[in-house]
Amino acid sequence: MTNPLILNLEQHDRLSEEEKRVLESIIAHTRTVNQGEDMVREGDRPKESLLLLEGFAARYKMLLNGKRQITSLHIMGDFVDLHAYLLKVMDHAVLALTPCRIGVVPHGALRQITEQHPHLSRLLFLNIAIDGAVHRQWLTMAGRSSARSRFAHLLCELFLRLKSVGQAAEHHFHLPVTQQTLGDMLGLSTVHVNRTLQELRAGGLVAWNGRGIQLLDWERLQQEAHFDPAYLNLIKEPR
Amino acid sequence: MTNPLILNLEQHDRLSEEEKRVLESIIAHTRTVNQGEDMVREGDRPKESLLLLEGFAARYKMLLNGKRQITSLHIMGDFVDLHAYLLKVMDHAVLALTPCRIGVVPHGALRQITEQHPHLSRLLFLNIAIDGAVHRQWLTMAGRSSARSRFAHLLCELFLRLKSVGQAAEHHFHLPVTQQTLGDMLGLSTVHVNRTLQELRAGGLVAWNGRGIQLLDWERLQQEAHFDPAYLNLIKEPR
DNA sequence: CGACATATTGATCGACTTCAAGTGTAGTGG
DNA sequence: CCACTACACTTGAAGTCGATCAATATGTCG
Repeated sequence: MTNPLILNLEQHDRLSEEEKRVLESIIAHTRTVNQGEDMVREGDRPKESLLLLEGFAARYKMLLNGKRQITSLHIMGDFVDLHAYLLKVMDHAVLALTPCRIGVVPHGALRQITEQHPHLSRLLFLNIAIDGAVHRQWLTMAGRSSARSRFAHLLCELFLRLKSVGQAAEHHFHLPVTQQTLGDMLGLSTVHVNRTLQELRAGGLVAWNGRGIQLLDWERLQQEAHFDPAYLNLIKEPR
Repeated sequence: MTNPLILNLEQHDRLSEEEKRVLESIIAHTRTVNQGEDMVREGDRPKESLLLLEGFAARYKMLLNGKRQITSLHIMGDFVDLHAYLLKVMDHAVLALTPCRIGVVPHGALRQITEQHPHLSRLLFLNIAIDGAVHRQWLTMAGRSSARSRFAHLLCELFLRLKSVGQAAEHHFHLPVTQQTLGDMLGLSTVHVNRTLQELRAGGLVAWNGRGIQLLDWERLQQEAHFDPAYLNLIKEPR
């Protein structure tokens, strides 16, 4: 199977054959991580970055009050901790939401890219920049919108991202997470996640069975969410 | 005056003399921006990035419901839209909170750095990565903590950042913004900002006169905020 | 002074939390 | 095949934090 990082980067710009060859070579080895297990912990100083080959992962921060906030959700083809190459110390942990297969990329390989392949290097750092754009969107939703619209927004974003890597069918995708976990993404209590979900269901917007989500009315869901996909940068252009 | 970007980058790693020379040369010209004016708008495709030489700036997003969320606050030495070099299209606007002096850095100069100065290039992208870390912290506070503690956290962060560029006295700094603006940073209504501020004052934690903030009890303020400065990456190490 | 923005205060409302109990449903071991 | 357990989901009731609405102060700047 080809490296899904190629798939990821090609969403944003074209890659030369040589660049693809480089990307094929950077995964030193692969590993699996069990559901519920941390693949990186806060405070770690990783010597390698992890590329998600299969499964869902979440980055999260714990507060001293015991609460957890998931700051991003990752899918096939995402680097979950590329930024650690620059930041050196993890400011958060990364959790496997489902069983995951990951590719291990030594920081040495990344360094070599930054030394020898400027264009590829920009594309990698673009990933970090997009991460930031997604964070800003989440922050905006968290600070200034209702639970309903935030929830709807999460579903819109996730659907487009999954679709872009061929992991979503026509308005339907797999999302095997608990409502508890959704709460930690949205900054809501489990109870309120449940109630909000019921509102969305009652409105004929989505169907959910705990594993998969069906977006029943994509247009209205986007309206509900005030969703504008621009921030995902799913546009191919020279960078 | 030396380019404050040097000051900024030197917080995270050492710079060679040549690198400093390069940084001195990248500002094509400077400009001033009036208080309350946007220096970049959402949807723009900037051909240059702006380095804040003086003043406070905020990046913000507007929602369709008319609400505004400020996603980050910028001070002397910060690139306010470095990521635009990679993202191409602005996903948010940047506002001058005070009169600002800015240095204009053509994207051509940035490109040259990525082609010819790998180490410097990493340090620039580190800035984007730190930006992300700050976003994550804000998101976590927005999703999972009280107004009090969020407010306290903002003050802690701001104080350390200002101190690191020599813009804060001993537990005192200048912050000429309205409570309205603070609300847009914290995701709170103006009224509640006011009340929360009064709580902090009553608790003997801060004093504020609308222009400057005095942190009266740094220890307790950090506790209130659950503040841990690690995410700011104010540590010099090879990157 | 007059005008306008900003800060403050009071009263009410509502979204979301918390606590607590009840209802699946899948897995385990007898 | 059926009890037993565990975990997720669901529902109800009560409480709280912060929003909203509406005045009233307090600047501050021409």
